[in-house]
Amino acid sequence: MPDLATPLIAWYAEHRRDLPWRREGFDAWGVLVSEFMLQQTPVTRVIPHLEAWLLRWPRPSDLAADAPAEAVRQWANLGYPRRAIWLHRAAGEIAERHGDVVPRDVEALLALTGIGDYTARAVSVFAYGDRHPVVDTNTRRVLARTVDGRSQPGPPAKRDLAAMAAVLPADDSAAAIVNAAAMELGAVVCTARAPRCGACPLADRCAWRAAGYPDTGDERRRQARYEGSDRQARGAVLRTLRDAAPDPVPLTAVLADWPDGAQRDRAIDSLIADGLAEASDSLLRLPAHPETGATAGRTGSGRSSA
DNA sequence: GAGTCGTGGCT
DNA sequence: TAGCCAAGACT
Repeated sequence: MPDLATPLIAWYAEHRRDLPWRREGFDAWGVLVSEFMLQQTPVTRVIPHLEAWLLRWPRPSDLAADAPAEAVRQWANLGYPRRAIWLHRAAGEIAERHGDVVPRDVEALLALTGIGDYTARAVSVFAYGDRHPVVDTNTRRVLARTVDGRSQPGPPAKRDLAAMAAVLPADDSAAAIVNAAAMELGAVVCTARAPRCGACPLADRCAWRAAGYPDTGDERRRQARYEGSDRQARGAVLRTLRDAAPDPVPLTAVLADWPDGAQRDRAIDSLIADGLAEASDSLLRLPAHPETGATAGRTGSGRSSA
């Protein structure tokens, strides 16, 4: 295994982008919110939404005190709106279980709603400086090319964490920088399409380059077509509710001209099931009340922090 | 573990 | 232009 850490650290020192969550004093709550927003959403779209969100809700308890409907409205068009519900839920869990302080331990973070292997480690490493492998899609691509000599990574797997752990230096702060640098390199140089190998600090030790840039295929799942999908219908329903809020919308008026009535009804039902909408008295609206009891947290997943 | 889940920019 | 792609997580 070639040394990737040393050239990554040197490259990152010179080329890192100036992003809000890398500013001095950006707190753990800000990092957590940024990571929620960055799940599958490009950096350039996240930045303005992140700043508005943190101005409105500077602490987890501020968000938890508001209705989930307000989180969905503030989320606007960032996409995957279940993240807004999950972030609202996580804020309540942090306020109640952790004294309004974002937890530092990976296990405690994993127990929060909407936080998985990536986000838990990203918060622990980037907000608190602890030493863990942080593996996102960018890092998986960098490792696939430099270490495995492949053009694209395979589907996400647990072994990705071990692969990145093998790259990290022993020092905590240096390890955090290497984690960030691998992600950054994948985001701006070692990109999915048209990588800029001429600007890559790892080119002289890259297995994919040494092999002549072979096309090794792409085992990743392809996204389903969006046009005409249930997802599109859900997006249209939720846009209607956001635009009307705080007023509710008569059920008969929701996507009244949608070409597929059964699909429209599926969309409404699934939004209600996800906690993104509520129906009563033939009206549909954004969720006014936080969930309670069994839906408020994770149980039986085997990942609780107890 | 495979399916599902938004939105918009880029090529 | 139609598809690709984007700091994933949940069921």
